[in-house]
Amino acid sequence: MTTRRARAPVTGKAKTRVDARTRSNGGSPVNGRAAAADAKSVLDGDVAPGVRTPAPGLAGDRPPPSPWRASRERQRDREVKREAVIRAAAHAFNHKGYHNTSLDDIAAALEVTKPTVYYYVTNKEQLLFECFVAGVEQIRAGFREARDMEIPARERLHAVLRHYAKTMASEFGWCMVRVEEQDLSPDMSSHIKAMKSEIDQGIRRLIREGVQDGSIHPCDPKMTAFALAGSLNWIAHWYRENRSMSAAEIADAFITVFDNGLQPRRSARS
Amino acid sequence: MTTRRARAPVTGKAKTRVDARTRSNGGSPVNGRAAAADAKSVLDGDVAPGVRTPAPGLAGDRPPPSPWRASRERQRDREVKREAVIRAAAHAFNHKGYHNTSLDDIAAALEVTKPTVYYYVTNKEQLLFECFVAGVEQIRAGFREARDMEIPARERLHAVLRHYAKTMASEFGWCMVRVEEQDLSPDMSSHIKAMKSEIDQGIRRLIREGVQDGSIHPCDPKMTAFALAGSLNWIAHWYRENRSMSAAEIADAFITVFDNGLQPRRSARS
DNA sequence: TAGGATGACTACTGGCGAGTATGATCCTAT
DNA sequence: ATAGGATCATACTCGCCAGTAGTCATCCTA
Repeated sequence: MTTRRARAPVTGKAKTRVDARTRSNGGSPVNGRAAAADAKSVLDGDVAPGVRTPAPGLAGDRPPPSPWRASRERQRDREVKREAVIRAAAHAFNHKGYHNTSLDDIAAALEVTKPTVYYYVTNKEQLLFECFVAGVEQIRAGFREARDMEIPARERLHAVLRHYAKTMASEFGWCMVRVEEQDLSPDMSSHIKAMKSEIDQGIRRLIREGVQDGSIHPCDPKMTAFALAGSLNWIAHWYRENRSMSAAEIADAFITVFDNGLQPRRSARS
Repeated sequence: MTTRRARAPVTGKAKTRVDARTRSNGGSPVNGRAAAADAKSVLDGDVAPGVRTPAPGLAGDRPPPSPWRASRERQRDREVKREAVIRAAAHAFNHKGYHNTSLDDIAAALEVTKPTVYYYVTNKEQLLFECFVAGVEQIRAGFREARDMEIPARERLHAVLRHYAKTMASEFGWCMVRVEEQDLSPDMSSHIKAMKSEIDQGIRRLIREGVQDGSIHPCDPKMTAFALAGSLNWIAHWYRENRSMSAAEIADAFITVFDNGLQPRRSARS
């Protein structure tokens, strides 16, 4: 054990999120809602109450005159460190599995001790939850981006799927597909379910739109969405072992498969 | 840094104190590692000590007449009970997750006690392994069945996928997709990897054949297999929650999606 | 009918790991 | 320069659970 304080490297970008300090436990492990209402859910799905909506994403808003201006800097540092903890957790879960990762492991990876981790996070469960949220956020960004494109729905769907694939190939993706609700409290579990559903509904909607605008072959949106999402989710399972392709390449390959279908086509195209 | 395994009784550091204890019991018939050596592995790899080599698969023969003089009836009973243990384990894993299932749980479900379970199985890890094998066996059966059909490769593929989907909707399917190698000893892990690869290769081969015989649109067999398998594997994740369709219906729906593809077709068919 | 094989139970150990009590140290404001 | 909060460490508690020891009960075979 090094007694010397090497101080964790805390890499990463600052999100400058003012975080209501809800350190004291005693209630739902999920922190109280903050500035979620204005950002509003991008997709049509409604977000479960009580969820602190994560980083506001691309909408760069300045959280203005904090009455707590005193420790503005400090606050920012804290958030940076908190994210470092989450990332470290994601990495560890990814490599050793959730249950085989102890909080001591995560702490060690950050060169701190367990209580330090607990200072930024209420419990292990929440770590997993935050990893999930981080992944969802990336996927949401994909939906947002695609929404404004003026192209046929099938191509918007492609854009979403590319984002989706990239997330699945990331460490957060692994967390997303491996969460088992049995490991989470009912609260967390239902929140996660809601987010999953939100994504699912988003995909279905794009499919429906595609069928309507004629860019997608008539099909059952539900089952088609299941098939697409399943393929992509599964990336998280094998990508660790086999990184011979980039996430983008995988996405394109899958899209080609999805688009063409197995059945031979008269008019073969790229 | 030592990779921690779940609750492995063997700690990284040599204690050398209790080593003598673990041996020299009354020679349990199950974990006698001496017996494993001569029985020799049926598969090509060397089998971990104590691992009962699973059903030999495509060769399709039952475990041969044991030269044990003991009553055959008894032997059969034992096998029946052993399978009951495995099924109970699969059920419990399925509902509570591997790590959240204790062997006491499994024992309780069978209305026996933990040592009884250990009488049929060497450890928890092996239980998971056996569940996996059970699933693989079902899928192998699908391949066998399809192999003899005299139809285009794409339709043989359909047959395989239907079996596959059915397995994934079963309790064993869940075990198959949720095994994390970190939970298994290296031996087990590599066996499982081999079986996964076997299935993957089987699907790729069917795809290649389909491309050759013209029943499948030209494509990259590898990525196509990934996409197909991913969709089906994912069934195991959501089927518990949503049993509104039978496995066969799901399979057919997926096959329709895969066959047609997203892109509109001139000649729309069923 | 003895004696071994088989099957099962009670009652443990041993260690891991989540989470905490307590207090030292540093930072910032007054 | 000092109070009070922020940050982090040492050193625990405590429950769970895989796996074992030792012991009976029963059945089959010689």
